[in-house]
Amino acid sequence: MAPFAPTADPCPSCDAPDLAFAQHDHGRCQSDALSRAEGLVTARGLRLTPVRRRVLEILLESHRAMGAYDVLNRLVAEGFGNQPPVAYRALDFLEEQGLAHRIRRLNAFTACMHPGEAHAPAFLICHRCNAVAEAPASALRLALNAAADQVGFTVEGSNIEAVGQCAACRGQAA
Amino acid sequence: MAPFAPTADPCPSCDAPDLAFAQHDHGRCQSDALSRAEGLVTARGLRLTPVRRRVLEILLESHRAMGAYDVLNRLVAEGFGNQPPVAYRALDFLEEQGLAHRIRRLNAFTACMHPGEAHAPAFLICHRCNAVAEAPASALRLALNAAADQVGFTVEGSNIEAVGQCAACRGQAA
DNA sequence: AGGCGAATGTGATACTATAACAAAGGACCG
DNA sequence: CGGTCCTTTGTTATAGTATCACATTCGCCT
Repeated sequence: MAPFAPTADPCPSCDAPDLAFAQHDHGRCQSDALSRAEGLVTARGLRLTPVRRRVLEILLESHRAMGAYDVLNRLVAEGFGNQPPVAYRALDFLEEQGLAHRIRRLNAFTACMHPGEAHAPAFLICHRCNAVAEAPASALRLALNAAADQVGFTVEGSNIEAVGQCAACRGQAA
Repeated sequence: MAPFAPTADPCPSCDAPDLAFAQHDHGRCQSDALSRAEGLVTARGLRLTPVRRRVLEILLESHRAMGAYDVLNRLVAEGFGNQPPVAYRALDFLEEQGLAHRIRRLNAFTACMHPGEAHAPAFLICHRCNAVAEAPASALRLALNAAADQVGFTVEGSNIEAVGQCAACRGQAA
């Protein structure tokens, strides 16, 4: 996995990891992520082509995870190719570049909320509002690596996902 | 999620969490898990029917994860029903009863190596030998719950999976 | 024996993902 | 400018994973 060079831009999600679950200026959230993404991609000598950019925009519309076929339907409606590989390729690219994450529990994808920072977050998935937040996971990674070390296992990649209820939804339920 | 009543039997995997990656008396490993499973299921007033039992046995043959259709093929060969629901129902039952785990990263299932103990382990998946081990994850759970608590999120279920190389395979590679 | 709920068998279908190849677009170099 | 090469996209086809719905059977209880 290629390390991501840190950027100078502030990352709103870092100060508020619960952003996904709370009211916030989503327009800014969205455009921030998009401009950060463009910077990163070009800095790496790659291209944020129309399909790729559009897919990222679609994912950025909400803090939820979308299935590849949901994304594909959107693309079709906008005149892009209408076969699965079109969506999967863009999604795979975004994931490789750390601009999107795959949520295995949902067979779905979500935009990365702080691209450019080396991270492999834990995901918190609210099963009521379907929002997905990235929780800071450095302590988790340490614990995981420690557990793996104990048995001589070398971790190369991992996914940590939790389902439950966010604060807002729990409030409503009560 | 129903809590699992602890049993009096010793659990070899607890003393050796790296069992899956090491040489061991697999016959004992297997029969242990099976008898523990039977005890648990009947204690709960449920039935370990032929299909369910056979599926568990199949999963127990190795410390690897099997796809539902791999399991199904085995069942077909032994005269059970040959449609997906046959396998999925048994697998779902085993998972609900804590006798098997779903490895989301692999879209596959693996037998639980210490059924009866309340646990939601972290999985270590070796991409060379395909073995899957359950790592003790209490520290991990704590870290995950702490991270979730910080944003007011209540964790109801989670999956923690790591891919990498086990000690034996890393030795061979060198 | 009859009734009842759980479990299984079966056909059909939905959903997720990838392989393979053709065609188009861009960058580079002469 | 034209040619070459590599990347990206379009498209057909197919593989792999999972669930629905309904009929039937099984185990248990009375």
